Amino acid sequence: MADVAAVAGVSAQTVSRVANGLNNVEPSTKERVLAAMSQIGYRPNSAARALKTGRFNSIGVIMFTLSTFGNMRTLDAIATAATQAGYSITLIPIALPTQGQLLGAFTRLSEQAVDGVVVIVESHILDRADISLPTGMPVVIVDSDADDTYAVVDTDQTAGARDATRLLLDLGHRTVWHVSGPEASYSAARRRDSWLRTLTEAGVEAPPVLVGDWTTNSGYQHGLALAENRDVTAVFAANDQMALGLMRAFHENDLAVPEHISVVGFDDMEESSSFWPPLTTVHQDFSAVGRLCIERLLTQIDGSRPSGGATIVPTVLIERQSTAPPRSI
Amino acid sequence: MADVAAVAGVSAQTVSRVANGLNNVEPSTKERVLAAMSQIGYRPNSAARALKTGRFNSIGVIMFTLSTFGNMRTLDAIATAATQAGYSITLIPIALPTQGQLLGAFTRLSEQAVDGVVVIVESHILDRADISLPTGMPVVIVDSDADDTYAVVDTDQTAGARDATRLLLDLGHRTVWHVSGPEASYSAARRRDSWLRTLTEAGVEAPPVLVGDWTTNSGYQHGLALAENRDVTAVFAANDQMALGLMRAFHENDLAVPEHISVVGFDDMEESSSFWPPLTTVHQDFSAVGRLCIERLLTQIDGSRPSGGATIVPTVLIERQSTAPPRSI
DNA sequence: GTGGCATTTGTTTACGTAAACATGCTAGCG
DNA sequence: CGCTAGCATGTTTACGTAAACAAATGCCAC
Repeated sequence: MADVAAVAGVSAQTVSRVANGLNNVEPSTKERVLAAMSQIGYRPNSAARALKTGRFNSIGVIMFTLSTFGNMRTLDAIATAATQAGYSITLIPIALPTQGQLLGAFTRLSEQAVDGVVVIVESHILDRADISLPTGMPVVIVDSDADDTYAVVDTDQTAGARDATRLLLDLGHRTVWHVSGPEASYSAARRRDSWLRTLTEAGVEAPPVLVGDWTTNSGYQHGLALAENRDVTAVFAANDQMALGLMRAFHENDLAVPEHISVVGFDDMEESSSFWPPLTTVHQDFSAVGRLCIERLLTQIDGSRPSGGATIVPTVLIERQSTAPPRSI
Repeated sequence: MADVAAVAGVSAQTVSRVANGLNNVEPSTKERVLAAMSQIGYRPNSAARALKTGRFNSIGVIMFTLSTFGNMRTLDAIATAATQAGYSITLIPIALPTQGQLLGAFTRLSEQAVDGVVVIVESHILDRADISLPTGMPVVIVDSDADDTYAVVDTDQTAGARDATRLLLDLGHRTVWHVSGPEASYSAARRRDSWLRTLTEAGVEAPPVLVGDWTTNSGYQHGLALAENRDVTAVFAANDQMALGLMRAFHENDLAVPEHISVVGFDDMEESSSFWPPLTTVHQDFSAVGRLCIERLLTQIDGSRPSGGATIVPTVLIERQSTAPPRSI
């Protein structure tokens, strides 16, 4: 910067003003400074700037894994929204969703240069109060318990699961089976609870929950078991990948979808419309989730208001060809 | 830091030494400093540290989009490897793969605090020489032309596509159709070229290339066209998602896979084994790609050697149930 | 014409850290 | 016993920037 100032024949402060587009600088001076900048190849040093201003223009994202469809889409949306707002994204992956790992991630993040944090860790470990997030660090949590302490952004899991279950009941199915996500996941729990409540409210007895782990393979395994049971006519899977696994198991056992068994998923991944048959599923608006995360985080960063409470993003039921009335009707 | 020093009754420099675990510090002094640190809740300021040392312990990743399977997996692997090496990841998404956008990303990145950059932009735009990466900034490029100027890490697209094509020829198919990725993509071009060469070397006439865009829908569209042509018995899709689209189109036209038509994909996404039928595909080792990216980048950062040239990661052909000899045999 | 105000530019300072250098102390050796 | 080597610790300084304050210039109103 000093070199630029020397070349342009001005003070370093004036260079700073030009670099930040601030204050009133004589147009002719500005031009001289800009010329000197490009001549020298000046690049502002973000470390020095951050040191001086205390702002990093960066947002940390803590994720358990990138390998699930939803997390990836959410991250994509967050990254896009953050970039538009002039922030960059610092990614902190944690290998295992354990308390210690998460704590380590927070520590690392607090040493990293971030103005705020988005946590995408679908797990109960956030419960424990002993997570010592650096005081005053703005946080938004995706897919967690609606703890009013933190700002939470999430899809309307409850409505989505209810819509899916109702659709199958309305088609005339006697009951609806459910392949859930893993025990530790909040969203899995909410989808399961909503499915259960919907059945109960309809006066239908709920079959036992089949617990999966989001993978196609876990869906496949449960599908093989369900295929044995000729009473099963409708299954609601907690995500599209498990729904895919279910359908594979049914195909292998010569059970036609939807003629013999109806299947509904959750997520609406891009591929779902090309499954065989195209999957009826609950569409999640991940872009909106990501956008809202950044929005709420920036509110906290700018205003330094804690701003707890949940923001809920609605879902849309997408009917394709994996659902039909039961055969006996 | 000054507060910690005051509480511990030592100088700031000693605190710094303890914080970095450097030099020889009297154990008793060290203990006092550590106690003071935790009492005050001291967190090192990364901006100041970066300003002083010129190192940020952060790696930038420039991606066109997160929404393709391969990019996501690569990013995941990069993030994991970087974290293990004590680096964090700064994500710079670009909305469109245009020259200007990429240039903007580089500029932003050069202002951001990164020690090196991984570029995952599968496009010819990297060709142009006018990309002004800050001089001396270590770079690794994934999936690009093997330009010796930069370090390149990539999957062995050529071998993968050759294996896939050969498998179908060896099964007795007269020829193999190909649904490629978009024109602008390097990996798409390499898979297509390798497919073409394999056919030519086998003395087989190549049908026209069907150009897709990686999406299931583009595969579906081409599949509808192919279904009209009863001569088609084998198709090699440049990724699994397009293979899925193909199979959907064939199903809808009552063409059985693999009895009427064999299909091979590329990527081996997690879902591919649960497609109907389970997809024969070329497995890519994304974890290895990510790991090698970080490895090569760190070599450059530490040794400041330019280190051009390509590192190739082998592929594995996974035979599942979407391939069989043609019906007429 | 002169006082006051706005506008532009310059000067000083501090952000938190670590390298370089300086100091003081202890132990070992002749 | 004195000298030196080596180690623990302290002092000074600089990294590049922007805020706060200061100064210079020009303009307007009375």
